[in-house]
Amino acid sequence: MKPPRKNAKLSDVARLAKVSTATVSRALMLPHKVKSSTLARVQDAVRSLGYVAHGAARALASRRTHTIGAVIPTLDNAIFANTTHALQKTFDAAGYTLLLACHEFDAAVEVRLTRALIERGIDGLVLLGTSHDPQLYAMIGQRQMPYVLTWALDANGEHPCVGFNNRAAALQLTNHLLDLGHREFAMISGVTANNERARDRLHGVRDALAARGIQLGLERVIEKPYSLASGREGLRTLMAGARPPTAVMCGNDVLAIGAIAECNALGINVPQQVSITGFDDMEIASLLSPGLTTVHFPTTELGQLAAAHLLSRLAGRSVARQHELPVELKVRGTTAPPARAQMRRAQR
Amino acid sequence: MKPPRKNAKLSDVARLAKVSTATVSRALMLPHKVKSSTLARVQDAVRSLGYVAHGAARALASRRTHTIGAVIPTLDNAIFANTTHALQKTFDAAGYTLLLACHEFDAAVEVRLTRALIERGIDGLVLLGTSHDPQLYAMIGQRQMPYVLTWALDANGEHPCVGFNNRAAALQLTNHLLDLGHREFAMISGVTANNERARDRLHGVRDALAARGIQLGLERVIEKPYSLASGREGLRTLMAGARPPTAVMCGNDVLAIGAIAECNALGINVPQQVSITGFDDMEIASLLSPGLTTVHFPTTELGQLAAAHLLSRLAGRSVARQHELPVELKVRGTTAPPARAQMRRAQR
DNA sequence: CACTATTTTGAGACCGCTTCTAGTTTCCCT
DNA sequence: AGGGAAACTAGAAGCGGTCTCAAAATAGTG
Repeated sequence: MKPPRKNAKLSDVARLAKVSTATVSRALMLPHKVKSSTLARVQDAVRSLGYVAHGAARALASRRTHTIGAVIPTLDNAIFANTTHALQKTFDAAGYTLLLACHEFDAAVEVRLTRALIERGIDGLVLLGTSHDPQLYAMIGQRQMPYVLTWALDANGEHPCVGFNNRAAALQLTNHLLDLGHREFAMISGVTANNERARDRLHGVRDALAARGIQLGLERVIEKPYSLASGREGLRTLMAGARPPTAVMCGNDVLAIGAIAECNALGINVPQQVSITGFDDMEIASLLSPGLTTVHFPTTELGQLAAAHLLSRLAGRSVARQHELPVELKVRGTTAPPARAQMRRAQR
Repeated sequence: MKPPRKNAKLSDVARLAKVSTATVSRALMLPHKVKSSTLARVQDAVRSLGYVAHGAARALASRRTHTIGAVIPTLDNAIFANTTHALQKTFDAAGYTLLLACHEFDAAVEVRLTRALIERGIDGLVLLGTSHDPQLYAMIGQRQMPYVLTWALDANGEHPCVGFNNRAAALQLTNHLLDLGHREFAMISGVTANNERARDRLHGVRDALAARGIQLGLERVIEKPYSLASGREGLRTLMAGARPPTAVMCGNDVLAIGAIAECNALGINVPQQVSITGFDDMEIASLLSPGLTTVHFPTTELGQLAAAHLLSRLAGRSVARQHELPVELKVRGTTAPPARAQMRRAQR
């Protein structure tokens, strides 16, 4: 009960249990390979000394850390929280600890953090998105670090990934608005630099419109970081123009909620005067009134699958290189046919 | 350029730079203690081999991991995300990596994760709240692991902590409602088991009411996990009673937003028919219309201060045992004087 | 019971880096 | 040029485990 002066180590346990260090190690790692009476003696010793293995020493000797690193943009967005939580849970169940690092959408920081994780010793790496610094790819390539990209799908099929087709999601959403009769579009996009998710969504919208002969002019696209405040500002700017859009598509739900809040503040009726859409389908999206029309991404499954993918590779099993998860359009109250006055104007 | 068969190690760098391993180590750790020409040779070698230090070996030899562990309940709640982000940022600036683990409000899991972190090798530990399993305290006590509790303040002053006075916050909020004329209260509380924040908030409300001679009956308190869905259910249950309350206080903003959504769904006007309050002041609280009356907690400062506290202790500096951060009542649109009909009923 | 097959255990060589000790240079004065 | 201080560097001993390999103990068999 009295705390020993120094933390107990393996050799202390061995001495107390009157066995060799090799046996203690075995008792801890492969209990079934040790005679049960010996096992019991070792376990008693462990308990009475309050022994906790020294991870660094273990990692050094076994060249395995049972640790997975995940580098994500931010914790702010509840959407990533879902995925991260699923990752953590799945890895934990398999005896792996998840190490998390956030780079806040800064590519240089991302490289630094990834390096720190590798240095720290990880058995595998989960990255978010496909756009990464070449240095980063070089680093993991050289060390043959098992990794998996998430959320997006690599166009060239070079990298293993589990993700969504963001472009297709944008297409669906845009077609929904087109079918409602909208012709005057605008978009509040997330920052597209180093972010193919934001880029794919923007391009998806643009392509869907182009397919119906509508140009999405530059003055109709605002690029801002994902935040409620950005959504508000973006909407204000867009609606202040000479020919305000009848549909404002936002790069994610956070931007959309900000935009809706600004509409309320400005006395603009949603969806009567303007339709608003998001991406992600955060839990709150369905609770707003009117509910937010958006696209649902199965983020929890994403986390589970990404973790399972990496675990398979670590176990030496082979796995499908690419895994696409389905997205689902969620039509709710923030989209409606455009008001007639604007329809007429649009038809001129 | 060609990737070497095996990861380069310190001795490879030493050989290439024609110096001893000791010198390379020194060049990496204390660059100013090495002649600049030697330093340059070493750096060239490091670069050309793509050398990355082996963290486990380094940790084993130096008995320092430069890693801090943080055990938090969940990532779901954006409020913790703020704090966590601030922690990460502050530690990162000081050269420490933050390891995160979430226990989802499960005390047993919390012990396991903490153990895993210690085993992994951490130099310090950040815990959330003051209620923890005695085993956990024993574990960190025995290893003399530097730690700091956050969000709440330890009543006995035994543990170092940086946090808020949740009870005082609840008092302020309740008095605000009392001053508006409310007499019929109800509360949708978070789960109070192992969570002194939830408990302090509930007790604060109860005490403030008791001070004005009002009892908060058991049928007027609903305890549920923090989630939008819980907020909705809670509100529905409360309003279905024979004598519905005129003020519903929620354990946090998430519950409150759920409650408001349910009011909308039920056609109950907020704040005319019922006043709603939250805790935390999430960013979205001020964007709702009406805006949510709540209490603001400076969560980013909390993270910075908690990190600074631990860093000071690690540097051997002494620090104040307890640090209380101020909270601030935010009166917005979801609270108003009770409707007259209900006033009369309450006065009977 | 002798002898082989099978467990179970112990000795000790690493794992890759830090750091202490002691030796070697270099530099600067007088 | 000689002498001593200052600046560097090399060698080697751990840090606390894992794991191979061979010896010891136990079980099985005719």
